[in-house]
Amino acid sequence: MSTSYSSFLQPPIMDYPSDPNPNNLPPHQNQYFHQNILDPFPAEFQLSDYLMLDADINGFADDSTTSEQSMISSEQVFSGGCAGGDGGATSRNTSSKCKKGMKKDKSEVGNRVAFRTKSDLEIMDDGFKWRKYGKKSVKNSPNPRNYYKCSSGGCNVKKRVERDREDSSYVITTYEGIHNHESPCVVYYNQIPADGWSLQPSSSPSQHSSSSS
DNA sequence: CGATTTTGACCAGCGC
DNA sequence: GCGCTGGTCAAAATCG
Repeated sequence: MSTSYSSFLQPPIMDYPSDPNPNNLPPHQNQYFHQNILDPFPAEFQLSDYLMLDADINGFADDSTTSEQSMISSEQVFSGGCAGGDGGATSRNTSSKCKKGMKKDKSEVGNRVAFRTKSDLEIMDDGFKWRKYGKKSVKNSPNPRNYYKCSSGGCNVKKRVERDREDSSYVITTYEGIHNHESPCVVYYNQIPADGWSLQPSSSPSQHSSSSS
C-alpha cells in the first residue's frame, strides 16, 4: 500500500513556490524537489546517481548528476502514445494493439528518468501515490522488478523499481511519463495555513514505505 | 467494503 | 518461424 506523504518529505515542500511544478513533473524531475528534498533525506536514503533520460529537462540535471550516468542512459526514451491511450488500463478489450504497449510506439517520445539510489527501502516516497500492477523477474538480475502506476485517475505515469543487479543495496527507480495532476504534496503545500505547519517527526522511518513487502 | 497487492497468464517485440 | 524476454492484465487475496 502506498502512503504518499512521507514525513521526511514534508518540511522541504513547505519551501515550494506557489507553482513549484508547472509541468506536473514527477518530483524527481522538478528542480524545486531537488533543491529542497535531497538534503533532508535520512542517512538510509542516499541519492547516489541521478540519470536523466529526457532531453527536455537536461538543464538542471547537470548539477545534480554525480556519476555513472552511462548505466541506463542508453535506454530509449519512449512511451506516451500507448501508455496514454491505455487510459484506465483495465480495459483489455479496447485497443488491443496498445494494451501491452510500452514496447511499441518507440517513435513516441516521452519523459523517462531513472535514478540509482542507495536505500534499504525499495519504495522511496516521492509525493505521488502509486499502485503496484506487476512484478517480474528479469534476466541477468536476481532481484524482481516491480511495476507501479500513478493511482491518480487519468494519470498514466509509470515507474519501475528494481534493485541494482551489481549491488543490491542500490535501488533503480525509473519514471515514465508526466503527471497530469499536481503532486499531493504540492496540494498540501497550497493548503498550508499562513501560520505554518506543525510538523511532527516521523515515528518510524518504515512508515513511509508502502510496499517493502 | 473499497483500495491495494499478489501472482500467473497473456501478449508483442526482438533476436536468431 | 520460433523462442525468449519484458510489460501488462485481471482475478483472487489481503489489508486498513
